[in-house]
Order: sequence, then structure tokens, then C-alpha cells
Amino acid sequence: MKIATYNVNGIKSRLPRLLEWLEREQPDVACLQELKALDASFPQAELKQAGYHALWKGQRSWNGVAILAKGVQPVEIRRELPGDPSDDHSRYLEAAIDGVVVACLYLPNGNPQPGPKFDYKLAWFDRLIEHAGGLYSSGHPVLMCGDYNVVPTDFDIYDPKSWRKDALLQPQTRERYQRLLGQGWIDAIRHLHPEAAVYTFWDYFRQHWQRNAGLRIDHLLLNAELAPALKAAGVDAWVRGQEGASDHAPTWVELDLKKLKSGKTASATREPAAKKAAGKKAAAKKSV
DNA sequence: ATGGCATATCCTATATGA
Repeated sequence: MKIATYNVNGIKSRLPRLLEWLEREQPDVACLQELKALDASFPQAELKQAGYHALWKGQRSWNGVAILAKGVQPVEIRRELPGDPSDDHSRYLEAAIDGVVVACLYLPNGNPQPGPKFDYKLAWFDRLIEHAGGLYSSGHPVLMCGDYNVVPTDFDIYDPKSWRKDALLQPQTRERYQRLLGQGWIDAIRHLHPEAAVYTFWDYFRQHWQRNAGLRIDHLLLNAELAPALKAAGVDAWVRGQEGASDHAPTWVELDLKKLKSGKTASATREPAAKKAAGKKAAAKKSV
């Protein structure tokens, strides 16, 4: 089972590229961010034609998230991040697909910082951490993926120099990402490729794609129940090189769910993994 | 400190993104 996350940067103008990628890579599940479209403008018919059922949560002009699943309807669990009823941004969807809980999130960018947008980012992140704690120990296999708008360490960017003041690299942002990982989550790309410079975003300026000057900001996190199924992880970077591409590339994990059937299936009675003294240490550690 | 580019909308301009 291949599950991907892809910030499409406008689903209406990106639809041809999206369909091309789905056709070529055939992900079983695709979590999309930045639809930048109202619910009524979501291209449900075209995606159905391509074999994908969908849940979506749109918004005029900005934000917007969706979960696509090949051949099956994703079963909606929730369509907002708990903790602030006044938050009207469309940034979160959660669904069950083939026994896996899939969370699709679009964490606020937070620029410029400091300022109200950065405050909103940190508050949203705190709410995510709170909710993620419950998901982690739910007893179900969980994948929490999306555009986190966090460059976790300086190793996850081509050169941090000109990005030092950016919201994506701030210590407060990184500390929260580490706190999230401290719950025990596995960052799939970094776990399987500890030494590799892996990027998921290349901005439209200064020929950053051509120079491979990228950032790793799209992440897929697995809880302990799902971790045994992790087979591979990567980035479909070719998508970024297409004409009329999003500035993000699809990022994915390949799961072998059969690995979960041997006594580790999602059962509500399963004891939550009470692990991760190591994770807490990592959270306290300063990133280089 | 700004801009480079791209998308969307209240479109000879402005907001947002990262």
C-alpha cells in the first residue's frame, strides 16, 4: 500500500498534473493540501474517472485539504483539528482506509515572524501535538502526513543562510516538531534515509529546482502500531520537473500491511506503546 | 530590506505562499 502526501498549490490549475501523477505512480492513498478552491469546485468527477474516491474540505482562495483513495471510499473520522472552535481554516482531515487511520494536515506557514501569523502557527502546532498524543496511543495503526511547514534540522535544507528568519526554521517551530516526534512517531523519510539530502519543496525563484536547492517540509509520521509495516519511503521528484508543476513534490511511504496481521492488528484492547525515553531525550537535544 | 514566481480573487491590483 502506497500512501502519499502532495501539496498541489491550487487543485483547479493543477488537475492535469495531479491526474498524470496518479496515473503514473498509482498511489493507493493521496493526501492533498492547498486546494485553494471551494467545496463545489473540487474535481470529484475527474478523480472518480481516474479511479479515486475522495473526502475534501475546501475554502475560498487558500488552504483546503483532501484524502483520495483508489477504489474505496475513505471513511471520515473528523474534518477539523480539535482545540479551537473559532479556527475556520481548512487544514485537517482524518479518515480510515483499510484499517489504517490517515490524518492529512496543512500546518500554517507562519510568515512573517514574529507576528500574528507565527502565533497562529505555534498555537495550531500545539493543538496538533495534543491531538496526536491521543492518535498515537489509540491502538490503531496511524499515519499522520502532510505539509508541516517545518524544516526539522539544517540538514533538511540546501542552505539555511537565507532562511534563518523564516518561520519554517525558527527554534519554536523545530522544538514543536521534536516534541511531536518525542511521542514516539517515526519520520519515515529520515528513518529510512538517515544520511540522504531529501527535499520535498523547491520554490519558484532563482532556479531552485534546477539547482536542487530544496527544503524537506512534507512529512509522513508513523505510530508504533504501523511502524512494522514500513517498507520504503521516497519523493516523486520527477513531478516537480514537469511543466506547470506545484512547488512541492509528492512524498510517500510504501507499507506492507500483512506485517500487521501477525498479532499486531488494530485492536482497541492493545496496550499503548509506552516507549520513548529516547524520544524525549531527542526532543531536548538542540538541533545543529 | 527586497524580490524573485505562482495561484486565486473583490483582477489596469492585492493577498498569500515558504
